[in-house]
Amino acid sequence: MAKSPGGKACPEKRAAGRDARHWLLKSEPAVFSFDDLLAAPARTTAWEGVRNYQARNFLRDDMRVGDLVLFYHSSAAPPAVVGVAEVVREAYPDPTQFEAASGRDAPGSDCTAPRWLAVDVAALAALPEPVPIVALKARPELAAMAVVQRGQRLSVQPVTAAEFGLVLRMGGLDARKLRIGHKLT
DNA sequence: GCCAACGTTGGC
DNA sequence: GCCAACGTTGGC
Repeated sequence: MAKSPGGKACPEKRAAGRDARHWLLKSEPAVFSFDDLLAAPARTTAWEGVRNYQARNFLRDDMRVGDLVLFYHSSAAPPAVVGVAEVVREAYPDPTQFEAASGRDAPGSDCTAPRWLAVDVAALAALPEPVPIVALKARPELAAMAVVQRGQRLSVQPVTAAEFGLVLRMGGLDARKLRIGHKLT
């Protein structure tokens, strides 16, 4: 929140949709799991390879440092929310779009106008009890979550604070004990 | 701009 | 492995 010369707070671009400070990110554990994130240097990884415009727009327009992330394992047995992470770097050009070897290169993109973006996320804590999708679907309070919608494939999804808090409680984690900005050691 | 074909996602 | 749902592609 920037200050005007008079010291009054300016809304900036946060005015629109700025209560969406919680997210769900999907990852196939066979490709990159929450344990992989915990084992990564500084428990941090580049969230790259996103090749969907709606997901890209969320990364670019709405994700901010300090936003909280539910880490979801898709194509897993069972599919489940398994951990909590934090956004630690805002959108920047996804390097894999220029790397043929990445398998995610995007010929239509050039480095003067990158089409695809990445953010960095850091692990905060694993859920003591992973919350499987069947448990999410069983809670009426979570019926609006994108992840429980039939046919929803978006890999970057906004989540409300209430949904986020409930999923954490279901996973046995007290949201108040998350030390945001101070990665657990 | 329409829309059929195709590829991918992802739960089951 | 099945298949529904969705996004993208490309002919016209």
